Amino acid sequence: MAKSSRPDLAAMLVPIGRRLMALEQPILDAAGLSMWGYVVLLALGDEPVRTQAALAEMIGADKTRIIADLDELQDRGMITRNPDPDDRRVRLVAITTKGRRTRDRAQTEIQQAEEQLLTALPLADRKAFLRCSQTLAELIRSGDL
Amino acid sequence: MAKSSRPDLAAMLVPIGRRLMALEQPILDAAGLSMWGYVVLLALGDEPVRTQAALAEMIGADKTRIIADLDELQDRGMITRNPDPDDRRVRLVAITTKGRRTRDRAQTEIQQAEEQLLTALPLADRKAFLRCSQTLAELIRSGDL
DNA sequence: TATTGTTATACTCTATAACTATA
DNA sequence: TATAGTTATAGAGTATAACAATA
Repeated sequence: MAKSSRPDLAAMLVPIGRRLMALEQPILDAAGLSMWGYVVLLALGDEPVRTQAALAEMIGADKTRIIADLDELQDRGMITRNPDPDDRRVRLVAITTKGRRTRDRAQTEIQQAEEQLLTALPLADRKAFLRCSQTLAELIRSGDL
Repeated sequence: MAKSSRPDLAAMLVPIGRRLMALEQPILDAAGLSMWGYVVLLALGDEPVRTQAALAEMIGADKTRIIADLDELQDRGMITRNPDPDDRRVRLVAITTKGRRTRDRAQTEIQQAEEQLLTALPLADRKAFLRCSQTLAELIRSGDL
């Protein structure tokens, strides 16, 4: 059995993912956001989400796992969490103007840093790489891969 | 501040990495290898490694973290760990024929499964994606990114 | 009784610090 | 005393199960 001509894909992508997270960390620190808090703000988009469980599922997390982050986001005025009048068990989670501003500013910085890192790749490849990443990520999120 | 035109790179690559690890797991289970055990066998290549600390560093791990895996690999006859006669503090870690066979067989299966997954991408993009992944992973491992 | 959100418990993984044996 | 390997302790992150409020 011959030795492979390339490393395993996971052995390449996992370290790249770790490096990218490390790159995000100081930006999020400066913005006063935890990694999961940032993910929550991204998932909220601009529309309120009905039920925290649904929000958790959107980001591939357990409903119990995001509660501390929701508490912190709320404390910092990044989100609101109001009981739904129609069913007082559920909370309507919505991003605030401050939350949106903080999130978008952080994301701009993060993507600038990412682009900087991607200059290590030839331009044509870079575009293909982003396209492929997006395709695979979407297929995986939808459960098709 | 406008909404970004693409998801963050980390938000795409980390889930892809997770999916690829999940894809490896049953193959490694069948081979009787832990994830780190497999990584160790890959790092060993075909040459013995002098000192476990060096081996750990090759895979970005702490020397204390791989000991349980080395124990298990040795128990299963995948590696040998002999004291260096010239300095009896250090261990010469070498892969056995069985270890090499097990590793290569697992890697073949893993890469087949990966290629299967990559068929979701157009052929030209797929090649660019692998090329980019390899470039970035190498730059990161060497500390240049 | 079922469901949403919450809290509490246990388990895994990792990092740090002590320990041993050689040098 | 310094270094390679090992073991022990503690911390972070996560998953599971139990709980309170509402339906």
